[in-house]
Amino acid sequence: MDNRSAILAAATELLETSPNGDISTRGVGEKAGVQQPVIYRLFGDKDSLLAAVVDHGFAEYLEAKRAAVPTADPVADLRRGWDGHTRFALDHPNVYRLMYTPRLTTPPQAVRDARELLRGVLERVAQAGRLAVQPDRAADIVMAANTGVALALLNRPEADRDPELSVRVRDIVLPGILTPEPGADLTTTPPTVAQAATTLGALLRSDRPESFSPAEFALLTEWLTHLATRTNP
Amino acid sequence: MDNRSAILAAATELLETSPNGDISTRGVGEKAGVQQPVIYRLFGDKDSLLAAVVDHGFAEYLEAKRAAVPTADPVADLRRGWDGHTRFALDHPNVYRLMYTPRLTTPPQAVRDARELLRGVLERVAQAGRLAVQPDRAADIVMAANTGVALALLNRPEADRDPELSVRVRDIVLPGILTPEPGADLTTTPPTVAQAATTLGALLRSDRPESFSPAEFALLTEWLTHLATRTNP
DNA sequence: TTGTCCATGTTAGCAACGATAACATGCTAT
DNA sequence: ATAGCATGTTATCGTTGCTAACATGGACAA
Repeated sequence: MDNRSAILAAATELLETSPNGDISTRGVGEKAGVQQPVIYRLFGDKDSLLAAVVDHGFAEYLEAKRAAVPTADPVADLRRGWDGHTRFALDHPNVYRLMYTPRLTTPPQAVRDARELLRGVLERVAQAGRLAVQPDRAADIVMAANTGVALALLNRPEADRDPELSVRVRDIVLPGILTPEPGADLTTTPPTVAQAATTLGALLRSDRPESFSPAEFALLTEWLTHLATRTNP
Repeated sequence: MDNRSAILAAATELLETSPNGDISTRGVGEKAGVQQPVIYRLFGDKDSLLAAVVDHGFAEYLEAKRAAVPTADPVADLRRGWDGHTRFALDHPNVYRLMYTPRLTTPPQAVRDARELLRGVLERVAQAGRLAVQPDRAADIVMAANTGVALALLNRPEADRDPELSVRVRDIVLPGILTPEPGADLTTTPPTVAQAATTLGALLRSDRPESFSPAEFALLTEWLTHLATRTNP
């Protein structure tokens, strides 16, 4: 294997299993079977090594996302992108913290890539006539809120994390940058199924009835989400 | 001056003027006119010292806020709290990063205080009948979004920060957890779960979606009926 | 073939860091 | 007065990021 690849792999594994989210160049060299100065010859800097690790780890995620995203419903893609962002943060906490914590002097390319991916989705949302804000502004808004949610989840111990915080903020922020669903009442027409389902879903999330078992509630909310996001007649 | 106070002051000043957001115990000792091990005798740990610096710096902010907040309009207080949060982050970037970056093993008391302050405001909002979500959930939502905005601003170089990002996200998130303004329309008060369930049930009966099997549709309507007839809080 | 240059890797070590052991000092309470 | 304890100092340890100096080996021109 290439020396550079070996170092990258060792650094990645050490970083992902590190309790405090930090690694030492000596540890990386030892695990990669390479002397320490080789790292500095290949990467120049510890920060650059970490940036390379971040870019490498995020590149895989990006590749998987880039292939799956284009759907007929760009708003649904937007929601999916939000959920994927949160999931990536929870799956790779140390990498994610490096991305969105300004400890690195030069922000890694991954954050630019992530924002560009989001901007592309928002562009398609705008072309569908569903975006109420300029795509650039919308990208900043969604990015800030999404990273805020992710970091908030990472900062709490894994036990008492609210598993629905992400979707809660998502279902507040995304409608906040979208135009109302097509078919919405222009004057005082009755609400559509989607609107009623959205309203009921929001009410149930904020005031969950105890009469439902978790499985029942999950199925109900799943149906409500389905009804709220379906293409309206 | 007390040695502890001198160390705290020196550490605070060094931290606020530090380019990378880090300080060294030796530097603190030298600036405070104290030998290095004194820090360890008084604070035990570098992390504890940093936590003390954070708590000290945030305590002043909290004191100023606690005296000014109680107004007749809790929603306005909520908006003010958001703006104050963002301003504090921009005024004390390194302290703020220490607060909401999990580098410290034990999260400083300041984050708990900040959340408690927010929760108090939200409690008053709820008492005014303007809160659509449980105060605890609402606190998590607002906190996540606000810290996300603040960290996003801090991560961009000071030049190309969107000065309106904070109010933009604020004006999306806060209405998302509030009930509509009371003066908007007296007849259209916020719908309860029962109302929303009734509406959705009626709409589904008149426009039955094909994506549900008969059994699924029967269960869904049964649940909606249950939600529509339950005694509402 | 031979000699030169450059990329790559090794050894050794520096300066700074967080942290601690061991000792000195001075105040307080019995 | 003296024992006990809080406080402060000196010296040092182990680790860290990083670099200088030297070694090696292959590519390429003469």
